[in-house]
Amino acid sequence: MVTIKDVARVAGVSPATVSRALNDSPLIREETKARIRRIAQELGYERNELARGLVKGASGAIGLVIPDITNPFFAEVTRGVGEVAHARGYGVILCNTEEDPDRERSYIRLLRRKRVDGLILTSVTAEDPYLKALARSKTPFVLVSRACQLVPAPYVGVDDRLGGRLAVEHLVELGHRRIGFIGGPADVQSSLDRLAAFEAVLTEHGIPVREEWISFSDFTQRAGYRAGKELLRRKVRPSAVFAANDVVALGVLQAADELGLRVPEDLSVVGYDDISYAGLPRIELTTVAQPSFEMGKIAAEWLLSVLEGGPRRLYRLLTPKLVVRRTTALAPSG
Amino acid sequence: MVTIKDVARVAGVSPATVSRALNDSPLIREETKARIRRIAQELGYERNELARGLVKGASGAIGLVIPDITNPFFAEVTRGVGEVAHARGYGVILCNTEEDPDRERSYIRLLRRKRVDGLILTSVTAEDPYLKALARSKTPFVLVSRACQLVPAPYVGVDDRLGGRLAVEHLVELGHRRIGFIGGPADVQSSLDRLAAFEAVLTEHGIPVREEWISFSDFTQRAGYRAGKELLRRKVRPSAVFAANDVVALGVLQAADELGLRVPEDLSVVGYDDISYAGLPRIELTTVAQPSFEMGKIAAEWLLSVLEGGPRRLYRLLTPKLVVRRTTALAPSG
DNA sequence: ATAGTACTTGCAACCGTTTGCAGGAGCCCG
DNA sequence: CGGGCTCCTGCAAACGGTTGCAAGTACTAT
Repeated sequence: MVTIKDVARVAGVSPATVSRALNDSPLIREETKARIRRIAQELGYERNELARGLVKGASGAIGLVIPDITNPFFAEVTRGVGEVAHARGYGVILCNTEEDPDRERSYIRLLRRKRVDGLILTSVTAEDPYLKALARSKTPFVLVSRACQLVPAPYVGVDDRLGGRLAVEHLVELGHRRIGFIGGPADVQSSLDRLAAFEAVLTEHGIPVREEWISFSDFTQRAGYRAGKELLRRKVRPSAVFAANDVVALGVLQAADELGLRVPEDLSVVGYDDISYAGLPRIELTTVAQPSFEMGKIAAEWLLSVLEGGPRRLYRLLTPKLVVRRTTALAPSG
Repeated sequence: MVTIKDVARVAGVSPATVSRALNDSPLIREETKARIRRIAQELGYERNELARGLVKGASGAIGLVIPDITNPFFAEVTRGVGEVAHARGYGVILCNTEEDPDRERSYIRLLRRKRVDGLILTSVTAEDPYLKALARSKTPFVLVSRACQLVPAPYVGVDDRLGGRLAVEHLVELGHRRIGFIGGPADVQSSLDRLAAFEAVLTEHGIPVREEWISFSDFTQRAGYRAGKELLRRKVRPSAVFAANDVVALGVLQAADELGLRVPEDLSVVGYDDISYAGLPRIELTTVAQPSFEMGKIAAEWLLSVLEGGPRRLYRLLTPKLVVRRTTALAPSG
């Protein structure tokens, strides 16, 4: 591969001059720059970012750690991150933890070895002490979508209390009194926040919270299906379900279908995220929309901003929006 | 950040010894190794892969270039690639081209500057001369899911002729004679192969191919929706549509819905990919399944294999499978 | 003529690892 | 006791860039 020295030799100048010319340093005469650039081009020179990173102490790459690239929500976040990172010349190293804390830890180590300039992550668990270690290190990072109380880290997400409230109030307004909740993992903050909102709204309306209608699972369709099956097979079952996630909600729909329950006539379902498939004609899932692409962009902008010496933003909650479609209806009388 | 020199100083040995110890060289006495490893651990040393990559001439990262991370098909491919890459200690730099050839070119340049050890890519266009240049360079790469005739590059995909055949024969067997085709971009090989199969099957059954029922679009839901609307609004319209992609098929379903056409009674639809949402209860899309996760894994295994001096595999076509669900039915009589 | 200035360029050190080679220590053998 | 061996370990030179500093040239001002 052609190096700066090759270019220097051909151009009859020193490597230092080539480096400066290619970085558009004002120290080099314009015509020299032009000549060097031309030669570099002809030779097919591409700067070695490894070497450059070594001396500059910055690799020009950021790490993105997410639990499930297969979930359209995170796919959108990823797209947002990539959009701004690439626009500014950064590479994005993607790590898919599959919701496994061990993988998450190992990925973070990998990324640190690769000397990424910063990280964007949706941590699998809010409790992981590893995050504290990360916070002590100098590698900047920003948390997305799942907050973490242990660590005072920059966080961009959605107001999950409000989002949960929107969903549950919608159900209550439709006359539902028997409402179930199917959450994600029990140690994920956003899942807990949605549950907290759920309980708060019920209590405000004088509706007792029935523990047996609350369950936790993964943020996957399978898990939603199983939890849904379990919940809807009870002899006394809810007339509405709030799923902590669209993917889970889709699993619940599947369960309802198999049990012969009509949605929304027999069962109302509301999800969370508004993934692109929620709006599909046959699905028409009522859900709480999160600006996922936007969140990815904001996270990346924050990170790059601190990398480039800008101010350090700390906290931002975007506003969720209720999208009413066709999986919710008035509660069946009786 | 702590370097090998810091470890050396504390251990009272030279940096060379530390390097060897950490790389488990047989040249170093076992107890010395153990001591050095312990000290490295205590100091929180993490090897600098930039520096290492510089001297070894290998960055320990591969580039993954795909058109749309938002498409569950590519999300699965990505997951597969990540799975095997990470298991072998490689990082994956993700580049989302959004089906834009310019972006694709610019990403490939970025990746070469970063000195990725190899690339996995689904090229936007089969015609891009840039690929030829890439093939001439020494950077190994493998093509996934979209072949390219210009370049004799390793390719792993699905037998799209067969896949298309499965889909169209299914429709013909159901008695359909008026069948439309909605493809992806007109310059993508897999799209063309599916079309070729479409035409072949029709011809074999003595069914005339009607150009006006063949259209190209993007591989997106919007595009499918538009093309579907356009096709289904004609005064004489097909009784079945083969969409080159599930995402496109979902768009067609939406269009049919809005036009008041019942699926499958008035219109049969078959897609391609079997993305996870195709099996959803309300959707139940008949489609041709591709082993997407598997393809990602194979691509990565090939690439890493050549990186580690293994043999260079060249070509593999996986077998697609028809999955009949509920968007196809017997052709309406008449 | 001399000093001072502005503009260009080159020298050489450095970033953090790896690795070929030289060399010291300890041991055995003749 | 010298020579050869096996084990370890260190020296120093890479890898491919960047950058502080010195130095050269060509002017301008005095």
